[in-house]
Amino acid sequence: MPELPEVETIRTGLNLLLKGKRVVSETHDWPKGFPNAPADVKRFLLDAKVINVRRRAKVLMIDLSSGYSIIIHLKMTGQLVFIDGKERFGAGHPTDSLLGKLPDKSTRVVLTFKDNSKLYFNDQRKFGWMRLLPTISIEELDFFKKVGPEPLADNFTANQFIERLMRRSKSAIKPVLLDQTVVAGVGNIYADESLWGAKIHPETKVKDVSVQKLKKLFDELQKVLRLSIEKGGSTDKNYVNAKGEKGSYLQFANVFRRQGQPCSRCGTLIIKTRVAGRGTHLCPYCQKV
DNA sequence: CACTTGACCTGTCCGC
DNA sequence: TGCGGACAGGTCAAGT
Repeated sequence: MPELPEVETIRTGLNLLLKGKRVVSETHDWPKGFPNAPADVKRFLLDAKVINVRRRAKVLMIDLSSGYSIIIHLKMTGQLVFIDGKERFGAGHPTDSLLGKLPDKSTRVVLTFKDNSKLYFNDQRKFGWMRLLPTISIEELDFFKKVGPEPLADNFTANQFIERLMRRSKSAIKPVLLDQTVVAGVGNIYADESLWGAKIHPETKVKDVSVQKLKKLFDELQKVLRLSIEKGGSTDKNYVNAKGEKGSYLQFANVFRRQGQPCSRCGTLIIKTRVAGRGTHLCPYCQKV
């Protein structure tokens, strides 16, 4: 569920909360979720300082002073929640309300820092993972070699977007948007939202969409991603930011989880269907094949 | 080779 | 109320 805006929101939070902190211990209950050998953890994680937190596509990278990075994929239900060791934020503060509630049964990994603050990696469904890698070797991973451009990068243009989509011109457009090698960071929510914005049916073949509509799709995709980052992402079920707070983008969503409600443009009831194996929300009047 | 389906998991919700 | 099955949807691997 965490897509680009959610992972970016977590990145911003972690960068503020973790920078300069020194790791003193790491515990995990689940080998697959943190596959590094204990000797490597001791050598490259313990006693290392957090230098920076980065994001590429839906992947987070916590760069350490040891020359290694923790790379993290949250997949569907992963959370990274930071809890300060001593400071109390006051009643009503989300982090304060989490005190004493973590770890819980979804907690897979706990990092403890020198000031006794902790970072909890929770993942109900265990699809996510985190592992240590030399910082300079990250870009050599298959995923990073193949992943497409960042859709919000300054130098990413509508023409590049269209050219990349057209490489799969015979496919339905929604699975192409979801393909991380075409454009990075788009998942089910923002695919449905941007296709509604551009009035494109998700099953339309890319080659059958006019260039004008593809340009519109580029604009709409950037628009929904930016709005969602501004709103702290989308919380459907599990997603929270680094302080345990939910995101509010879904209040502004036009189709996602809005089946049975009137389309905000034309009043036709939004439907939910299945496209390329994914739950797909659309307006049957605005979005025709 | 391009595309589709299944696997990975667990919690929730629906129908009987 | 209990229980089986569908569903949630990111990514990789296997199958068509």
